Amino acid sequence: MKIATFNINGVKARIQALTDWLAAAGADVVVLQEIKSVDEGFPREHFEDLGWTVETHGQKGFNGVAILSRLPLEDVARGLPGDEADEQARYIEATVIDSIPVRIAGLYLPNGNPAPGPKYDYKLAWMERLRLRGAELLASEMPVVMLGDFNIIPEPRDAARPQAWVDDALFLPESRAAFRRILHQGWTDAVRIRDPWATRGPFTFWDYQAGAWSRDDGIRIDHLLLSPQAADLLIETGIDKEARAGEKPSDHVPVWVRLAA
DNA sequence: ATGGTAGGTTACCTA
Repeated sequence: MKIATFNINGVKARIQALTDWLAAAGADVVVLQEIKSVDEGFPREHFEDLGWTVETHGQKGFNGVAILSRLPLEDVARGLPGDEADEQARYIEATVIDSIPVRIAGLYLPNGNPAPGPKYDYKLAWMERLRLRGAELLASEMPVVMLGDFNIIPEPRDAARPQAWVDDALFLPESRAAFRRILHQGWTDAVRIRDPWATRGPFTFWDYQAGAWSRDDGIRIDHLLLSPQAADLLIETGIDKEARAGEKPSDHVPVWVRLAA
């Protein structure tokens, strides 16, 4: 089972780029972030006609997440538990039915800038809710993949120019500590273990501004965290970097794992 | 130190 995450930065603006990548990538399950669409506005039929099951959790203008799957989905849940007043659409879960069922948690973690401030407080509170949900998912002892745009640069080597991020909510010590608190529950950072001694990169995001792509001024903020039962099934990990060089690209590229499930 | 780009929305906001 090949499982991918892709922050597409607007599903309607990216419909061709996304369709082309889906045809080439051979993924079974794709979680999307920043669909920037309400559920009724998502081009559901376009993807259903191509053979995908579509589950969305959208909102007007910003944010919004979705799951596209070639395999059956069960027990779809929308929204991160822990705050009934939170109206931002950033989280969706489903169980993918294959030889071994896999629980998928797709997320778009708050950016948090500017920090300090209310947006940063929201980011940290959201991460604490994610930690609590993460503990429940691990307790299920299912294979679980928690994946998406975490808006976290875990370490200096995850940025081409770490010094440019020292005051940014993606890289502040408190943000990175909150990420480690989740990771150290027992998750495996699938991309990092592929090349544990790398001193620079790999990256998953290059800003549109200031020629970041042409200068390879990237950061790694899109992550796939595997529960122990999922890590035991891990075959392969990849970053589809060439997507950043295509027509009308997202500023993020797809990141994926292949599991023996 | 600044400004650079992109998408969605409705005159700015988010990233």
